[in-house]
Amino acid sequence: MIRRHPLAEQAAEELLRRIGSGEWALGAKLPGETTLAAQLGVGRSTIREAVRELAGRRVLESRQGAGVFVIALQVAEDWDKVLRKADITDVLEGRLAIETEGARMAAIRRTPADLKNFRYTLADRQRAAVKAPDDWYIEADLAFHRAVVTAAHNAVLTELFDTFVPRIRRAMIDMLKLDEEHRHRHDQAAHEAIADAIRAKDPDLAAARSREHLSAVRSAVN
Amino acid sequence: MIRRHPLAEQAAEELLRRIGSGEWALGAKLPGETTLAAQLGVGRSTIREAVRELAGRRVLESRQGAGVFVIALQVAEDWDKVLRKADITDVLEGRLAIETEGARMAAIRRTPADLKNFRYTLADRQRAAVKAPDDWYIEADLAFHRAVVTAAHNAVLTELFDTFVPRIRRAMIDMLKLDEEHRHRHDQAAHEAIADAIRAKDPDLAAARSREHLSAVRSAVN
DNA sequence: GGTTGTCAGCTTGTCTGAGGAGTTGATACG
DNA sequence: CGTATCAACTCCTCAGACAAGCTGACAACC
Repeated sequence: MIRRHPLAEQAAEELLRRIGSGEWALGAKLPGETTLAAQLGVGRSTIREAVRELAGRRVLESRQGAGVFVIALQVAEDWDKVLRKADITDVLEGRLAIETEGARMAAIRRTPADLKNFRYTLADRQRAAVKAPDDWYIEADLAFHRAVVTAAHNAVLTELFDTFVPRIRRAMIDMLKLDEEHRHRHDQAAHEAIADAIRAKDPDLAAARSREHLSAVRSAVN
Repeated sequence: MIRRHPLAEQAAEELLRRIGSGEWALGAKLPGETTLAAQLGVGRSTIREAVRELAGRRVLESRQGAGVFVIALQVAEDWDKVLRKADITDVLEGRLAIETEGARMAAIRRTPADLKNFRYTLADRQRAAVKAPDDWYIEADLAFHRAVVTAAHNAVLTELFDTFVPRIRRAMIDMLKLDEEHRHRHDQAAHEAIADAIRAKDPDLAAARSREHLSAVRSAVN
């Protein structure tokens, strides 16, 4: 028998398939380990490892003495994977949505500490734009954008931004490789404008500036 | 010894702790099963189950004959958990960001099929608003909002919306329980206005209408 | 009747020993 | 120097044994 995956993983896939097919509903109890082992033609410890794997993925839950139960009908979406597979333009539009709303809320809720953070990250970005290697420049750019979102004081927006960062970073690396001139076009002034609008407590302007800048970024990819 | 969690789970937590502490870097190879078992004072199968659980969580990867390797330094953010724990106002602001941008793009990219979908879901929502039980009404409302985001034809925005849905649904259930009058205030006209703006291919108006409506929803929670 | 206590039979949890299968690096050879 | 072989190491799977926990049935009691 040729195997690309270990038996335990195959068994986990099979269990997942059966759950998806509706054989076991949400909250249902699976047959006992010995029964399952016999059904799938594998040993009991193999079934245990399969169940343990799905428990790690929050699909099954086993309670000693009681049995194994279905606690979710599908695997929670892995956002890293979703973003890796998605079109970069779709990703950038998602980023635009997050940051534009972030800039708007930042203009309302920003604190003195947030403004200080703007000054610091903008100055850093300015320096990196002229002489630092690509990865420094990228990190400095991302740091400013993160400062904006952080100033919105919304944990969900911040978490969303952080989820997008790895994918955006990779896209920026690719862009800089392909286009040496990009750093010059990627204007410092646009970033200053966003920070100014937030400083001035003008939500609509902040959102507009953010939208302008990020639309330009998205367009630059094409 | 009193145990609330099985040994295998405790072992998994311990491995996770050691990875987090930097004992094993990204890509590093863990000691063999027998060594780990001796270190943690448990049996080999217990270690195997712990490793299998972390493999399910995409933190470890075991390759037969080679060893067990660290493939991620931390557990990928579980968005269900993040949203469950977050303030509902933060969640609704995230939703606002997604849907407002969704409405804007929908006004640009909507197809005849999308418009048909609007008509259908709006009519359904109208019916549910007057006589259907709470959960039908909630599903009808969500169906329209999803139709808007879908019309943006952006896979990332759609996936984001779907991630938020369970948390929003629960919040709506709670609101309807607390406030019987809410369904009347939750105006059908606002939804029609969003659909009209998208139909008219007016991105700014669609975004504005969406923002108005969702701001009202967010305010209603307070 | 209704409540409580007991227990048998089920379940998962853990350990051990054995052998199979794949990987890796050292070593001998051409 | 390049290649082939192989031994040692790794994970993979199975089987059997016993511990620990849950559940429902049934008897005892109030």
